[in-house]
Amino acid sequence: MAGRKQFDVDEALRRAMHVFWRWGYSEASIDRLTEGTGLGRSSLYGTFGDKSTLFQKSLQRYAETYHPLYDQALSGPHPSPSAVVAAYLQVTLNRIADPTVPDGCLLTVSATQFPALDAKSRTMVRAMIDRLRAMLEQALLAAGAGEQEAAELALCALATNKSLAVLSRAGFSSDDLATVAAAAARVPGKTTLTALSSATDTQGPGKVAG
Amino acid sequence: MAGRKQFDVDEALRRAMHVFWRWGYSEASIDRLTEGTGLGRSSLYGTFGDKSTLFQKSLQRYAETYHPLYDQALSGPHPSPSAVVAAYLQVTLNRIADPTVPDGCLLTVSATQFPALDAKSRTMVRAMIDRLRAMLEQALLAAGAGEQEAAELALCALATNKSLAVLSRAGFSSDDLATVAAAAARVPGKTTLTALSSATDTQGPGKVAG
DNA sequence: CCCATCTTGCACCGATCGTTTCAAGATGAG
DNA sequence: CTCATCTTGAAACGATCGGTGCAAGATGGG
Repeated sequence: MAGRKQFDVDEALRRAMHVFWRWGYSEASIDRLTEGTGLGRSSLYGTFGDKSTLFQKSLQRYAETYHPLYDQALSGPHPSPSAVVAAYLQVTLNRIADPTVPDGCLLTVSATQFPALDAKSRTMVRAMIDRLRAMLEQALLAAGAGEQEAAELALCALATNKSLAVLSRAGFSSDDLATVAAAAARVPGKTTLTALSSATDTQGPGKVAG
Repeated sequence: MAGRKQFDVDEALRRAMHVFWRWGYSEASIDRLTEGTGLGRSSLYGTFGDKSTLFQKSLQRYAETYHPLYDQALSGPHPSPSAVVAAYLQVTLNRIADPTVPDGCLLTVSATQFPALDAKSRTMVRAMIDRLRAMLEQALLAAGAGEQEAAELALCALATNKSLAVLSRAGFSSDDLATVAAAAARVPGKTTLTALSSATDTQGPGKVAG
């Protein structure tokens, strides 16, 4: 039996995160979590606390796993705001294309289940979404977008991210998802004529940060 | 007590639909459904069958309620494909702004919970989404879009619809939602130079079919 | 070794899940 | 009226829910 832990805590948390990701908070029963992690109930509760706490740690783990990928994609010098959006959405497409993780996006699934979440979990989900929005806005400003344009494009890129997650959950093809992402990266922004000059079209959609 | 039904079947179904809409299938317990409809358990089961059947009837009721609104918004002669997208998304914004219905969209909430649904319910949800997509594509063709452009814009408008539902569930402001919708209606489509000539920009975003 | 400490499997808790049963009461046709 | 039919509230079903208690076994410091 035991004395010292018989499992890898980090790997167990990763698997628990996948269970919440696939099933959503409500349908992620303790039985499914024990089966998905390979842990017994005692080990689960002893290591991570109750279900709500485990969910919050899964959210945190999700952020630690994927926010750096977004950060990296957004950090590089980008020739245009559109390139920032394209790089951001490419990270999303790559994650969705990863066969080792569930469909969609843990944040999106959790957001649609807001009424089922406790206050702290809701706050965390919303804060993580807002943080992505802020990261996007800053990267867009760095790419030369105006203040208003950056705010709007950040919001729209975030929205497209959410739509990709929903369509993925509904079983839409990766071709359809790529089409949506490419179109979103083609939006010129409110400053209709200034940013549309050259940089936007020299780079085809997709093939960015892959 | 009884002998003949003590309630309005249509109104009860409408309220049950709202319970599924707000809570999602998993969290829409029988107790919440009885409380939301005002019916007793016996009346619920006797009138609508089990939970899964009631959910499917709620989906059907949702389609009967909102698809005509989309149909009407899409039917009128539109000056451009962008106008079609704008009209479509305006219906979505209006529904989200309606304080008498839950946040988001029953189809979107259900789509994110696909793993929790039985096969028939999944098929229904997917079919309803596909039908909206087809309606959009046809309206876009009627508005003068090319085949490829119509397919792409229909998909993107559908995606924007889903994103509005998610952001609404997450508590984003109606201003933010309107911004997303307006930007989506501004997408020129793949035929970069042909459709961009005059009709698209003569009409400001928003203020369509409201 | 001895023993406090930790981990684990298993059984079990009360609560809630979806569903069924049933008796009581209301109805309408004969 | 009589009586078959229907509706309703309430109780109860087995299953599963999230969570806990506990004894058995493993560990490492003294």
